[in-house]
Amino acid sequence: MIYSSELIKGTLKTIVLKLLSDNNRMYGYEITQKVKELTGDKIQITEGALYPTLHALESDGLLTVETEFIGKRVRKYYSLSISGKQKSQEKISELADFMNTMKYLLDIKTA
Amino acid sequence: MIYSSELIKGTLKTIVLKLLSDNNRMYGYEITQKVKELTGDKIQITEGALYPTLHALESDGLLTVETEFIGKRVRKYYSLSISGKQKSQEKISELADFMNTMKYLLDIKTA
DNA sequence: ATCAATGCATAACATTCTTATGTATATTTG
DNA sequence: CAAATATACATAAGAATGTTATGCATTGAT
Repeated sequence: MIYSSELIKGTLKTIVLKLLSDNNRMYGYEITQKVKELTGDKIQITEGALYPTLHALESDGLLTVETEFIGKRVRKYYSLSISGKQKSQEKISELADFMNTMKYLLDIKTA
Repeated sequence: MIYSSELIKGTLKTIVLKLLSDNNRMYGYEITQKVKELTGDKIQITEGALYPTLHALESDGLLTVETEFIGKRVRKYYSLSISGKQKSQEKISELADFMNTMKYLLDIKTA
């Protein structure tokens, strides 16, 4: 089972920031695989969404990038900048809080 | 504190279906107020998002509507149709599951 | 050799909100 | 009682954020 795609909306940036806050550096493809692995294939990040997101986070100054070559193939490692670490914590707590609120909303009897 | 607006994306339909699955019928404005109340003002549904959503759910056959007049003011009560009840359960479990997955993803050390 | 996986990227399009605006009635408050 | 606030609907322009499709190139597996 894969979640309806609209659910991912709004959470992608935070997912990326969270992974980078736990790992010193990661590259795009690695992020897609890690998310697949951690969620048992329930969440699949598309490359069409991920790469523009990484570029946006970088241009916001939250990520720094190092380009490396593995053989002839390019690989771009992203890391959190200082402000990225800050932002990361904020976004993670906000999302975690939101998840709790939504779970509450979905579980209670609202009558 | 109000959540960043992008977080609501993709959850609105399910929120509406959930409220209607617990309440026989509700009208738009009532839904906005109920969500505010239940979430301690953390989630505020805007009318610009809600009314088109209600119309979409209705045109998908998930909701039925009854128009009533309170004095001279119109009020549109929405209820789940048979297929709406079905869909409602599906969407609610999917979202609850997604929330758990996301919480897990945000809480663990992914290193 | 061929196919799948790795690894990046972008563009057209779709979806789903926000913000702004509009209309009207009912209630509260100074 | 006038004015402000709350109730109650609606839609349109624009922003944000994703999907799908496509492209290119290297590397590993059968």
